[in-house]
Amino acid sequence: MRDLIEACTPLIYDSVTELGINEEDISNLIGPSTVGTMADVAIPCHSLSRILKKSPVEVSEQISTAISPHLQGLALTSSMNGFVNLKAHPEWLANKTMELLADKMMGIKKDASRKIVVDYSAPNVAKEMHVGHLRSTVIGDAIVRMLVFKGHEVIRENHIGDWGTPFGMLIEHLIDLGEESFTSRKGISDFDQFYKEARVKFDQNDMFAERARSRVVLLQGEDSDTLRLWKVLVDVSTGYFNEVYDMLGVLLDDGDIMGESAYRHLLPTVVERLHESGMLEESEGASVVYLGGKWVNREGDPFPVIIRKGDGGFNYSTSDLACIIDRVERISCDELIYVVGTPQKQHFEMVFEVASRAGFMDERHTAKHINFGSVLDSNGQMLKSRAGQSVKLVDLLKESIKRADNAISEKNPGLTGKDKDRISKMIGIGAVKYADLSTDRTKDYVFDWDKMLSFEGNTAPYLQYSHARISRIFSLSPVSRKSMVDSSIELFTEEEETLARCIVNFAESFDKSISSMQPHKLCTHIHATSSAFATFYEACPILKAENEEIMTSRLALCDLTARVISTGLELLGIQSPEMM
RNA sequence: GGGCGAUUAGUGUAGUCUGGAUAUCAUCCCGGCCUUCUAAGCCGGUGACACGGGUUCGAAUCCUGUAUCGCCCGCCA
Repeated sequence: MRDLIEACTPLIYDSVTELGINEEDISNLIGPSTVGTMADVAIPCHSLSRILKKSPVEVSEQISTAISPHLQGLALTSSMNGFVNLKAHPEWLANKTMELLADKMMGIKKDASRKIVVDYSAPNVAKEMHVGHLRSTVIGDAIVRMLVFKGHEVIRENHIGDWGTPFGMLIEHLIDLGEESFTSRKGISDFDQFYKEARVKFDQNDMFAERARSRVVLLQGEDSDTLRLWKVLVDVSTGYFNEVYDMLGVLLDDGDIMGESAYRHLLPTVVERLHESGMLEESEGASVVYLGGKWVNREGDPFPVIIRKGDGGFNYSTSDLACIIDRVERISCDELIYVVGTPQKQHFEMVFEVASRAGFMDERHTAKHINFGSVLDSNGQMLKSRAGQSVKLVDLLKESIKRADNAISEKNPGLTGKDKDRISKMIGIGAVKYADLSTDRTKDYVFDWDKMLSFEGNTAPYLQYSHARISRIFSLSPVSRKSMVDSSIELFTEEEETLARCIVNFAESFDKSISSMQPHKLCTHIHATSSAFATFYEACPILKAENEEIMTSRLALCDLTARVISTGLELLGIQSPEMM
């Protein structure tokens, strides 16, 4: 209701001066009503009572009386308990709603475009993708979609783990197995097995461990044969990642890959620049930066950011610093966003601090760690399969689709064949994504099949079902959906008004969601809209409305509701089926 | 030991930044509603701000203390 506040505020200023109230006194008091059914906008008058030396109830009554005539056709005014309440006038609301019929953006305004790098997903080469990667991928993708919609230039970067000491043992293991055998068995979800085999050999076989260590040296020396073998591992892995991304329906592809290896030539530069800035210190043979302040370790000693290890190798902090240099200087981005779990909060705080102090970025750049909580099992532990392994992401997605398929079979036996497969996929994947996006991302959540695939409650299937119901109405309608663009909307009932309010508030909810990078705010709004639709659907006949005027008005509301749902879900990376 | 965060009906959640009225939504449970556009739906009912102090006309929200829980403090990423 920010539009209503915007429209009313100057009129309120004008009309309260005669009461001896000036702008400063009242401007901070005008805000959204906290008692939903009573009003859209409220002004609590308790603090004004001291200035005017009257009771809050009296003040609210006077203000209400004073502003009422000035808000004709805009809002209905009343007062209660010392609050002035403004409720959107049905005609104003109807007009606002109609404006959206021809607006593809559903009232959302584009921002001045910024160049934003979003770093998300980040699986490891030659390792399985597990649920740990789910949140980063799903949340990151939603944020990317929202930022693009808002008019920004977004550069997706998938910072895959494709470099470092483990590759010595992985490459040697690849040699032992034979490339043919590896690439053909890639079948593909056997990475955990592959990695484990290499690890076991490394730990138990000294000769193998020695080979692995020499191989790391060769890799870092960019020996061509070693690089070729490394590339085999990378290619097979990225091929696998793409399958998962395709299944999940996220935007990431090969062009977005910027693995750790991509920054390897920048690492010495990081050291040099830190050295030049005088921040680098030597400690036990390693090169480190001490930030001081709250950064102390277990023993209370200063706790360093390690830039170069004692053995000359680089640390992940170095790689992240190189990344910042690359993003600021090569890409010249305005904003850096990292969609990475909460456990790495301190790491990013320290890296950002080092980068600012060293001048890798300045006031023009903002770096944000978009953190998120863990996915837990029903015992409150990090989600693992029974064998104690992390659950494979593909297996999880396949199961979700299967469960969705079963649910459809039961609920709509008429739906079969290709349509059914397609819709099972939309529902299964949508359910997993929505469960991840619909609660505050900074909190942990418990993975629960029954809840996420339920067709009741704040779930993707409920929203998708609402969308399918509306699509059904249009498939039976004598009036085409396209013709809705210039329909006239009139709000006859309470239910229509509530629904219209949701539709009009979509843009505001979206803006709050993206400015705080909290997708769940958008989820909450879509759910409220769907729920308002369901109530409207029960109470107001649409195709059987008493006359054509009412029917088209209601159909227009249906069209807008469906667009709120489908646009909203689309921005979250979830599809809206036209039937279920 | 230090740092960070969490705690809201039986369960799960929103609201906390920016203090405002009767704390959101959902689920569970109980009771109603299908000869009418998809009942996968709708309507009604029961039920919660961890505990103590402070600031304020007013605190779930701000400050502070306590308890419980989680995470981080690796020359792993």
